[in-house]
Amino acid sequence: MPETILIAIAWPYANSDIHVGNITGSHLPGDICARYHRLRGRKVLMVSGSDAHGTAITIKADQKGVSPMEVYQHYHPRFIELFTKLGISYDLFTSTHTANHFDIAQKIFIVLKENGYLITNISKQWYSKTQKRFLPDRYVEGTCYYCGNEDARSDQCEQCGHVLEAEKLVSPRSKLDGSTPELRETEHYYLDLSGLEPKIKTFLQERESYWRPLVINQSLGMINTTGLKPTPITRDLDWGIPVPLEGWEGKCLYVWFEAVMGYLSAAIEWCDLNGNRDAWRDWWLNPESKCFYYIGKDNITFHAVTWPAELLGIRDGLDRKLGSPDSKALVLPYNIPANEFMNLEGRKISGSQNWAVWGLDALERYDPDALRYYLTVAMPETRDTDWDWEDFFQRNNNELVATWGNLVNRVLSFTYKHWEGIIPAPEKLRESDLILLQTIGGGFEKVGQLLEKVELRGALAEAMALATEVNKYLDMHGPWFEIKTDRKEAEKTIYTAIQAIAWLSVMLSPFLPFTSQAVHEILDLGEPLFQEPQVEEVQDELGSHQILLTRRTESDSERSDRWLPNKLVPGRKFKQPYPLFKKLDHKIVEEERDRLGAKS
RNA sequence: GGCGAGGUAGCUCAAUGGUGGAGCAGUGGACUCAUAAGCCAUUGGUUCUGGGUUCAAAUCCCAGCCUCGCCA
Repeated sequence: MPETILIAIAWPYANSDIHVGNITGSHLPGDICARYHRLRGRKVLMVSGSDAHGTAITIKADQKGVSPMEVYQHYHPRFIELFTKLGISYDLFTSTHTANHFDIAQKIFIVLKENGYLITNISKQWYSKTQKRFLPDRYVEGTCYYCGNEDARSDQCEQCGHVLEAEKLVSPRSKLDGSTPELRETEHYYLDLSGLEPKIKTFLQERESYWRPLVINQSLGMINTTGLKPTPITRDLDWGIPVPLEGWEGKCLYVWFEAVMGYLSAAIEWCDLNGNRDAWRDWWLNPESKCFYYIGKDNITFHAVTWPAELLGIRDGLDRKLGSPDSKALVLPYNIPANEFMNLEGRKISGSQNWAVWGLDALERYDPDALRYYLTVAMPETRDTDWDWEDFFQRNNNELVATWGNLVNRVLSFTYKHWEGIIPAPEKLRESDLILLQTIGGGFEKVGQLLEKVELRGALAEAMALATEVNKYLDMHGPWFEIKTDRKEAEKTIYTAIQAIAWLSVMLSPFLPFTSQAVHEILDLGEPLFQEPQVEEVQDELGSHQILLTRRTESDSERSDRWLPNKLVPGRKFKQPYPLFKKLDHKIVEEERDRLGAKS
């Protein structure tokens, strides 16, 4: 039985397009790891989806004068388009607005209630008589009771920075129509997981040795100081998942509570779509299964403390509700390699000020692997990083094009010219050839170890350093001299170099899937490296929604370990080579900088 | 205000008590298969600041400054 790996990626809010910070923060690192583990022949399931609910969406809808559904339906397909073009290889990218997700989230709510983790509480909230509904905090403005600022939000005053208690706000007014709201009592469910604190502490301590310092220390700090406090999980909203209880009409599950369950519901949906619903248990109920969560640092304690506590609180309840006779408990996170933030040209990325590099827009002008390369070398693994167009330009031209792209092109072009595109069959290889092959072949081990630890920058740097080794080797032998004096010597050099390139293209394929596949095809190495997802439209009681789906057959899931230095067969003809990457003109730096902050 | 992470060469980052390194940029050189790419050599540092411990501190301790996140 191959190792099972769940790659869970934070669900993006469907109220804005995705920018480079979102990509490098979670989608790209998740994809790189998923591709690596697939090459190892492991059973990988990579899931995420659009977070369609919550006030982030309703506010956008009110601004635009459209329904929340329309907001979600605008952004969701754009996410899917971006992932397709950028090669983010989801097994399933779905949404929280599906019948399946509603069902799972409601079942989990009931399970937590049955297991004794839910309590109810009555509080006062602002109610709009004109709109006949409760107003979320972000919909109410008024005068700050600390500093007198007349335009304070009801939850926080921007001017003095104080956090405000909404009901104490002076002269409140509705952001929707300016009318004066009144305080009304309302009852809500709260999740109380405080009893699970000791178990969470143990869970964290067991993982202390290999988690990123930021993640483990912040989580331990949180459990040791604040702890797990009762938190509301329902709201007076009509856009979302209804509370599945009689007498609770008009109330929905709080978005933070239900969206995270997408990691579960999406796994179940994928298995359904592949015709084996019970298969989700392989990833979620098998104690050997490893669950990786790719998130940004703003989400750490939620994923490392609250979510594991929920999973513990659910126990075997979900499996039981889904009809399993021998129900099992859910698997806790194996690793949560949270990334820090990516800034842009020295400033925080801000969508509203258009201080952003948008994924879809950047793909209009740059190749996906060029973007993926820069987003990996500048990935905020240990501290905040900066997207800098000059740096992007330099890295693309001096590293990606010069070191790797040029290596492939110089060797294959030379071979094409002198051997008519047939990989030469060398006589006995020399000591130096064997040493190079040993060095490059050893990269599978070295790069692989770094990928296992989710040190992606380091892994890519290691692979690139190996490409430099091949360049050095070529200069040492100079096949362009050898061919003039002793063709057989040149054949040894060229065979060795092509072998090294074939291996490097596999090693680089998690990072650069498009160009690695191109090398794979030029060398005519057979089956594609990866199966890429397709866009599909599916129907349920809530309507139709687009998904990004990879359907896997039995043979796909039984592919062997390909993260190995497999021997290249000489004497085979390959295709006409071409440059893998585009060298950029320096003028793009100014052009791109001029775009920043501009009104679209 | 509390918790946590980070601050090292122009840039991106290594270095967990033992002579501060690498890649890129810069500079010089020989070469020409290749996208004027590659290769060789080389300049460059008050390790945020101030104290302390130690034979020895980027590293350990104390205080402060700056950036970021979470919570209040």
